[in-house]
Amino acid sequence: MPELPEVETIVREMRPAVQGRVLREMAVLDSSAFSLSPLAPEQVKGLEVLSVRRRGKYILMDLGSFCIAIHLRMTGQLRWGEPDPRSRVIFRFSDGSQTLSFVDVRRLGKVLIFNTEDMSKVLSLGQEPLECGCDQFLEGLRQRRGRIKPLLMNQGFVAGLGNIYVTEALFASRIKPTRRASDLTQREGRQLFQAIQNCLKMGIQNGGSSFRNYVDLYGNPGRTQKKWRVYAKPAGSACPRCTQKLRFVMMAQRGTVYCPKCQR
DNA sequence: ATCTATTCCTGGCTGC
DNA sequence: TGCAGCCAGGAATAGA
Repeated sequence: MPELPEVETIVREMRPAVQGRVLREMAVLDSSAFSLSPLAPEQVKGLEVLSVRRRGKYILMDLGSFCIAIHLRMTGQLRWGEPDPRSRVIFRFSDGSQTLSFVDVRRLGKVLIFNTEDMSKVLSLGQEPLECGCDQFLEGLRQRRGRIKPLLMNQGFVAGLGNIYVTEALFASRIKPTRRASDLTQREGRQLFQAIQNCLKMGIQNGGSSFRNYVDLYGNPGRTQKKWRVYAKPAGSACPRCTQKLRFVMMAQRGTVYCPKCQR
């Protein structure tokens, strides 16, 4: 399940591979992958990939006045090399180099083309958690009465967090996932902000997390899953901090693990 | 504003 | 060994 660290890993690998190359063709083999795109694939033919960036969980290929955004959702992968027979979208370059393939068994991922000036409207994302200041984050929390976990998963609030890193950050900062955001103390908010940044940086340093099927541009799995402290742990197993039995609840249709003793 | 339910989707797992 | 049924969840959407 690619979240910010997985997407960041892919983006860093994509830069030497595709930056500066000219798109010869973008072949859409599965129209459902492209169903939400404002513009057609013909728009990007012959354009140079000026830069590759990440915004939230989106991979962005900047082409000047146009932009391509790729969202991997649950099982999407980007692969560099020979076109994969399972590819749903294939990017070919004019120098005849290797191709960039979008593969996605569950077909939930999306590719979008839009005018660069429309980006904020098309993506509608909140702050980058590794770039915004702590005070800005605290101010955001203060204004929200909803529960902290769904709020952190809301891409319009902070962009790039998903179930894995939110679960880990709440555990690290000892905050119960059901707490109301506006009820967090200043101190708790700061600890949460620090924990989010630490979890994301650790994820990036370790090449992302491979749980079900995340792999990078070259098919390599990440290593961060070895660092998880509570995510994917079964209910009733021992808390790694206090040995109390971990609890499992559903929140906003997401499995949520926490320690009832040390997360308050 | 905030919440829940539904939809999308299929490999992998469970239980019979 | 086979097969039906369920489950995972990011995000859009609808409705309460």
